[in-house]
Amino acid sequence: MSYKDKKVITIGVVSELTGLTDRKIRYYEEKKLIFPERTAGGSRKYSFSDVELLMKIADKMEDGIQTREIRQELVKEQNRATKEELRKKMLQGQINAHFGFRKP
Amino acid sequence: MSYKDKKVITIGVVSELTGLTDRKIRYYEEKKLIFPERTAGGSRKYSFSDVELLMKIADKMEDGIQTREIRQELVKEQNRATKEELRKKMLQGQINAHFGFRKP
DNA sequence: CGTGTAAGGAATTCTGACACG
DNA sequence: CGTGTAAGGAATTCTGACACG
Repeated sequence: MSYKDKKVITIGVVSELTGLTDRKIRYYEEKKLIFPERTAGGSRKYSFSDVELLMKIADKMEDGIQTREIRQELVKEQNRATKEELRKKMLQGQINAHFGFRKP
Repeated sequence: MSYKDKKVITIGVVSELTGLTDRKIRYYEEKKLIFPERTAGGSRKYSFSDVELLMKIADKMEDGIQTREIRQELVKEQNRATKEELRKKMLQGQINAHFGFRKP
């Protein structure tokens, strides 16, 4: 996993980076749009990917789209990505079945 | 600037990532080995690059190298990098002087 | 529905200092 | 020199709730 996906940024910094209030950021979590991790003490930790996603969410909110709809879009995207990954794995499986493994 | 160099990680998370105590991390700053930014409220913010550097520092400390020496090494590295960059810029300047600029 | 806010508490971070070796 | 620690204070974050629209 790259730095982009490591959850290390606290909500205050995320707020600075995105321009969103803490309240909004927590609300979008409540609505299942974003999924931070937690420190031992319970503080939220976000990744740069999360920050990017929050900015996309902010754009859609400005367009008057409801969190419910945004959530559905995100789930669809996620499903597409998952399928894509599966396809790749199955293809690799075919390749391995036909050619087997070799020592370098 | 890439995500790797954005200063966004608070000291607690850096501590988790590096295994170093807060005390050590702050001490290495005092000794000019590391240069975090600050939030408006005064909390330190580090980048992933800083985290990597701290791990290198930790290794050298384990080898019994003093902060003074580590600092000198870091300054040398920095100088090397700066010179490298300068060379590139001057070369590009030569190229531009000889061939001029063109519209695509 | 989306967001601001005051409330009270807990976790986080900061600095300067003393201790030890 | 490098690091732990107790001290006191300030900044940060958390949750649940009330308010408004």
